[in-house]
Amino acid sequence: MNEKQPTIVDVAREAGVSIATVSRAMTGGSVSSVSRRKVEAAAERLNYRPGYYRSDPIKEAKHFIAAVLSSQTNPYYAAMCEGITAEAARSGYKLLVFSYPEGTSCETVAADLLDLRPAGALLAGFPTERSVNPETTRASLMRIQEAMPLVAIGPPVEGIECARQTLPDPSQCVRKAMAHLCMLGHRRIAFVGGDRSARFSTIRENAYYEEVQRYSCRRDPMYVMLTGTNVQAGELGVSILLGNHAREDHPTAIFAINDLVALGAMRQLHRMGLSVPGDMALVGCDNAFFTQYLTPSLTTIDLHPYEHGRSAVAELIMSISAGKPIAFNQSFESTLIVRESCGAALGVRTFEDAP
Amino acid sequence: MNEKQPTIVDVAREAGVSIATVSRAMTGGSVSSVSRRKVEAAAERLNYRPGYYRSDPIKEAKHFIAAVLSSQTNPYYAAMCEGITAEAARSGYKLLVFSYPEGTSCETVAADLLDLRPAGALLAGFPTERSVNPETTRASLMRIQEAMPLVAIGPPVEGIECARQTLPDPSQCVRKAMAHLCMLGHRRIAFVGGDRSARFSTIRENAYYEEVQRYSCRRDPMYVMLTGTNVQAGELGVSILLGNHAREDHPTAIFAINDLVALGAMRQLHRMGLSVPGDMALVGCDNAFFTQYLTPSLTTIDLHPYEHGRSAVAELIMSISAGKPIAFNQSFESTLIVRESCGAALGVRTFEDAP
DNA sequence: ATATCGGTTGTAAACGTTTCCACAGGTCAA
DNA sequence: TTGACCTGTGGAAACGTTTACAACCGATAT
Repeated sequence: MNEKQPTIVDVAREAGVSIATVSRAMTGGSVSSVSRRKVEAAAERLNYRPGYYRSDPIKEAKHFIAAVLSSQTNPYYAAMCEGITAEAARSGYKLLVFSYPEGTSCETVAADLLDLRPAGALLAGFPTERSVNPETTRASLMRIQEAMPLVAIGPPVEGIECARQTLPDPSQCVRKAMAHLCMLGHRRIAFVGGDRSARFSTIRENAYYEEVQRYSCRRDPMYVMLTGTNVQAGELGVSILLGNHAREDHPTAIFAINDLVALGAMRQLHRMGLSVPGDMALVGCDNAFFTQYLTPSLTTIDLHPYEHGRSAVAELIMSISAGKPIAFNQSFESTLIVRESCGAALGVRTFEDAP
Repeated sequence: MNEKQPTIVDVAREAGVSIATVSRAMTGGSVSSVSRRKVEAAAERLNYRPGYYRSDPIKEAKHFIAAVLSSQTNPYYAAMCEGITAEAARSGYKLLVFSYPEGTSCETVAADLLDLRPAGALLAGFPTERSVNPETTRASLMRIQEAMPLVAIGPPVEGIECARQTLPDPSQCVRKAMAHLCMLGHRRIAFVGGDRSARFSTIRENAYYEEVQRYSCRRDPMYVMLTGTNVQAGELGVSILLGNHAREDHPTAIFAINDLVALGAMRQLHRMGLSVPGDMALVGCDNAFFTQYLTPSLTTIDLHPYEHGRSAVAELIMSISAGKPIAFNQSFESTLIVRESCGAALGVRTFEDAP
């Protein structure tokens, strides 16, 4: 965190030109293409960023912290952002949210953070979640960590360790949902939504397999529909799911990887003439605002993103004032919100049902 | 936009101390309390902010623009934020969103913007929408405008003129909704939601009165329910509305000031045993994502916040490169999204119905 | 041949700020 | 009274950077 950053003088020496030429090259002044190439190469070698003369005490005094969220649309991250904002304001820090379009690379994020040099940075879901090239992602994260206190929210990615990584156990929601459904008597439970490029999705998928095992549920590869994460994904997933099975092999319950998928599933079920929860129990995930207003209202899992955002900021600010990463080790329980979409217990359980 | 900002030297002269003392006073070094007071007084008088030594070309080169949104929760602003992000990315600018808790004053925003000195600033809904003290709000806006190109989105506030103020006509949605409902034969139309402290709300309320006049609708002060802007506001509004009138005086249609209010209204109507659109037509506003999934799906007005955000950024960037405010004068049509919640035409229109 | 010109470069001076250093003045104990 | 030791202060140097200025180089025009 305290190593000397290279200055324009270092770059000039490395490139064999004057500092004026380096400055012009960086700011788009008129330089010959050969000089520009030399400067760029040298800057790249030294990992130089202009603007470091904004020295530390200033950024400290300014009390800016930066947050990068993987999505603004997603209600989960929206709620988290509110928590982040609230806690930052409470503790006197100003919050700057870097807003990027989908699919921005981690290198871009790192470059921008190093340009701005806030007092600390918060990475939520991004960019550990999806990465084109793990190696450059790793390097970028390292560069950020060297320059400022960093707290990442989300499941850790193998080989990419952050100083502080805080996460609600991403499989817990699956376990709670499966426990609830099995308690109600379901043993044919489908998993709808998600995709293999998203880390949280595969974690939940794996948790699903474990729970299927634990409760001796029906093991059927066709019960897993990784169709995506939006409303259409739910519609598509259900139509494939039910199209692929004879009526008597239909699952009796669906766990949807998020509430949008659950919504799509509910619509498609309705379209196909199946009732929820009569013919199919349904559990969503995220406790999105609209779930309480659906008919039937949706049983879902609250991951408490607001509190999680708050706590991540608190952790970050403690790290900033301590000058070193602080282990916070707060655990986040997900809570099951029972509503109408699972109905009553399935059938009557007799001794024959027991293993 | 180009006046000299006061420097530490000015403050030192004004306070009658050395620049070193000023610097120490600002960064929390050891200074006597009397010096500190002198420095603070001088800084206040001159409106001094440290950090201006980050000279103009840097902020230009970095291509940071800042956006301040009045709310992150509101789906309207969320969509606008996406548009802003997209356009900023497209044109190579980095977008920083200042995230504040509800009710932050305009002075705070101005101070932060002047600290960061981005290449340009975008104010959406905030802080022209609600202001505690119009005079300080005005002064703060002026300070921002002196320091950087500024584009404000939202209805202008009397006495507070921005260099560039871009807005979708906030009354147009009311006019389109009323025209649609009247075309369907309704003449007893209620206005539910909003509150007098929000500028956009009173503009729409006034537009409602005008349209009531134009179409010779029933004029009834109890048809106007300024109960707020969330789901509960809709529930409350409808229960008062219907509680206050004999059955034959019930309105036949409701315009809700936004989709959340419409959702609440729909629920309350359902609870009271009235069907939509059978017993009551309903129009919302904002075309929030969930409206298409309601049963019945909600007729609403799309204000095109995404495009509006894009265009505001385009305008801002043109102003930045031109070095002066650019009039863009793009108009934003709201569009009526006809769905199920208004049903078919009300009754059969005979010659007697005509005025 | 010389003059002119556009493009590229380095030197050095700015910029607004922090920080090192030395000094002035005060307090306190011997 | 002296010496030691604080505290607050200003001068000046340093920081990393941009930029005005002058010099240089090669090419083209006369």
